[in-house]
Amino acid sequence: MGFDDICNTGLGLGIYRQLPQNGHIHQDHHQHQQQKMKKKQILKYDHSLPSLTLGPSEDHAMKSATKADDHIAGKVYGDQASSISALSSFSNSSSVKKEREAIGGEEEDQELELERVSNSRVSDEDYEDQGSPRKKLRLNKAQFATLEDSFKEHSTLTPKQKQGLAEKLNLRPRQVEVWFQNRRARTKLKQTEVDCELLKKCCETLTEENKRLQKELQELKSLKVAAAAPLFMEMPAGAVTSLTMCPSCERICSGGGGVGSGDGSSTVPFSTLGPKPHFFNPFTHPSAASC
DNA sequence: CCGAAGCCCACCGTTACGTCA
DNA sequence: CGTGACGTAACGGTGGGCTTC
Repeated sequence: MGFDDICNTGLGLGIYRQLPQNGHIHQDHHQHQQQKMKKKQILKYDHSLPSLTLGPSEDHAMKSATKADDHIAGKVYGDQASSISALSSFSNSSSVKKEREAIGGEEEDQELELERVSNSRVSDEDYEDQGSPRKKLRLNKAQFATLEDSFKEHSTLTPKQKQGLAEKLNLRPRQVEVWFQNRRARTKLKQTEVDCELLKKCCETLTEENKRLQKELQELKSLKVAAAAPLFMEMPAGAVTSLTMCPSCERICSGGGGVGSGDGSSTVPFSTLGPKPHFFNPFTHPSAASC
């Protein structure tokens, strides 16, 4: 495997892509977001209510388009998804602990256990009346397989596909949506790890290459000194020692003001040093970026 | 045509539940 | 039996695209 084989990976890590998203909000956007926030505060007012109330779920409040879909939650569920899946999304997560404490764990646990054992179907209202905690759905194998297959076909869903899958799997569309979101995140994470490994290898290779070139340079320097020795006395001062290295970028430059001289004409071409271009990894040589 | 407002969706980071060693 | 680690469902916040007015 050659140098280029490893390093010419065309990698594009998401790390950099994230920066503008999180780090830079220009004025227009800020204003826009403030407006959006106002809107969301209005739309989500029910979320700030204690979940003991009969306020609508997030889905009901946020997405009128899927309003009908979410009523599936009240429908019959199959298998282990059953009642548990109907619970999710109906409680404010920040208030869950308080609620659990307030309810009294033992009694609640008994109730939940009963529900699990009997595999009974509970409507949204039932859980809201209890101030239900955030419960977690465990997908059964069939559901998982279907979702996986669907994900292989397309990593994002159209509303129609979402609805279709939800009906097929006896899940709420919101749950299908969340599963795809998390699945995409997992895929991305895996890919990032793979990219990271590749970059590590690339970095190692570059380090090796760098060492090799440094060594080669030293040899060339000593060769040059040896060859120039007989002529040394006849040459102008400074000509022999003119081959220097830029301390910041480590490029080879000729002496007479080559570095920063602007025209670059005094820079020794890399091709004279070896078959490969002289390339420094900015990860291991941050200063090289300044050149 | 332009801008504001509203809606929808994807992504991100985080939280919390369920399981297992 | 208690506990910490881990996987992951669910959540809230944010930004961008699109449509409507």
